Amino acid sequence: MNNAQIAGTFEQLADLLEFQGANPFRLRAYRNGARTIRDHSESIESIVADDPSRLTEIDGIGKGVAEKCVALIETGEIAQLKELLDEVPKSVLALLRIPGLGPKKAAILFREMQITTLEQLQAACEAGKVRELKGFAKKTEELILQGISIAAAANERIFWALGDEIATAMREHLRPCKAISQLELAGSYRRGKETLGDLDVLVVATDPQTVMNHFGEFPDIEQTIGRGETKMSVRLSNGFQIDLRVVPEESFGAALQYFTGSKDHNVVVRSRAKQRGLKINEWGVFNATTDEYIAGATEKDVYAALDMPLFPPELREARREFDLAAEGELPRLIEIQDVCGDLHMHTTETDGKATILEMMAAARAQGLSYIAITDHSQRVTMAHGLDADRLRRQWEEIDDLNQRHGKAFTVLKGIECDILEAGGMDLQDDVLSEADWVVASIHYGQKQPRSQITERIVNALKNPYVSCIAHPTGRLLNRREPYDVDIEAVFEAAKTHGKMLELNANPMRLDLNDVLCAAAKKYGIPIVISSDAHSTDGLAVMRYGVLQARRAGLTSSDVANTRTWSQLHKLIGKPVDQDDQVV
DNA sequence: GCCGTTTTCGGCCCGACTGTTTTCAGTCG
Repeated sequence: MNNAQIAGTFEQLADLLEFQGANPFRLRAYRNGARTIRDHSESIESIVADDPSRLTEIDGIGKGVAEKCVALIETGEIAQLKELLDEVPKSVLALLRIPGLGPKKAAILFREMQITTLEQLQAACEAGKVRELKGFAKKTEELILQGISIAAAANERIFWALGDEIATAMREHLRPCKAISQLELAGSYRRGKETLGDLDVLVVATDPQTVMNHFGEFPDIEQTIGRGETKMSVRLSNGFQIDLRVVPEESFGAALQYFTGSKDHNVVVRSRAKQRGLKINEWGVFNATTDEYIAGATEKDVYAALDMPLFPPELREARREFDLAAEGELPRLIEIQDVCGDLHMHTTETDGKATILEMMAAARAQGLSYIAITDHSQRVTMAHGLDADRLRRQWEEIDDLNQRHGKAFTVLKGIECDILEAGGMDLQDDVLSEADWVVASIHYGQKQPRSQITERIVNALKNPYVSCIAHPTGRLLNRREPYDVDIEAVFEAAKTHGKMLELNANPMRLDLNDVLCAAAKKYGIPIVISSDAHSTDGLAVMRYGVLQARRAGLTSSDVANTRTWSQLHKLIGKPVDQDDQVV
């Protein structure tokens, strides 16, 4: 059972308990535990197998959650959860996904009317029965009916890249509004989370109503969810929600800090404030007893008032940022300008849309100094993958190109070589040995059992000519789960054989993810951020990869392709010392 | 249920907005 599945079980436990009106702090403990487990790089199952007492050493996991982890792994279930499911059918959890319907109201519907499914709820609303319940009325009934279609539309979180398009359009839309003096997009968008559930727009203005009127004219708004003195929420036709907050200048930093989150990060920040006799909210930092305003105009001021550094938004997840700050080791995160090469891309020779020359020109225009052409190998028949002959002919073309263009820019002879279903590489070693750069990847047999997939990847890492594993877990956001792979075994093998791991920058992949990149960094494994571009435009996705790398706390020295090719080349095949930082 | 540079018991972040109410509970972020 992997960490995500264990975390999911605890989340379900918390949801059901919330439905029953359990102590909210107990719920938070379970939810914190779930998040901690999901973010933990070492597998909980292997910790339990090794020494269960190590579980409570993890911050946020106490005796209760640890015992339930052990029971879950050893017996496949948690007794308490089983009992709960006997009392409350799992389907009621769907009711909680309706906007505006929380655990209290859902519990009343279940208790008073035995409603357990969305269909039953819809029928009851349409029959006008729900409005008869205490605490409900006509408006609530209408809201529920509206909400059911939203919940049923299964509006999943959108890719950061799409959120960025909406954010940019919103910025443009608000630009002519004279009442606005400052504007920032906060929330998970600012933290660079791989998917977004909504967008938070924060502005400074003296006349909030004018701003709200202008905001309300953004195209594609289907519904205004709410509008008050300082806050307005709308829903777009695709179901995506945008929240607007208007604050005065002296509160901008406090509001930005607050609405950037994450929620868990803010819980810690506020408890720190409390310990210092301060109170912090979206309006500023105040003396808790006198209410005297202390700070709030900038985020830096807000954190400084709490003796904390300005955390990069990408790190604000209540993971390790507070410990790192306390030790004065908050990393200086990688930036897009640090990247000087791109080591994974395709051309018209297989499934790409541009020639080598076109890719080269586009990469140069982006300020890169080298690229690797890594078309697919023969096994990927759909993409017309390369056999040894075609590959060698492509490499001759690259040699010619490099000779003609001198030393200012280098095109590397590469290949994305498939790791075959039965194990082994798709091209012979004598071919691979002639390459400058070999990325190995899995495209077939993704559903194989854990041991088999792991063995395939580990063996690829042992191959002396392989440089890097591409998209190491195979996940596609919102579409495909990662392969069942023992990632720690992959890390061990990469470390031992001096190989690198890719952070595929495609916004649908972002693989390795932030948590695994951070874990790879601990092992000292260099990360390669690659576009996996199939067109000249595709090269631009690099920035999404950099954003994910920042969330992992990576610095430019943790990322291999911030080096020149000649520096990077020397790193390949050099085993990493456990305590050795990559330089 | 978790946790401790005040604490092993007693706390646990805080405010905006809505709807159903006559002063506030529920929901959300």
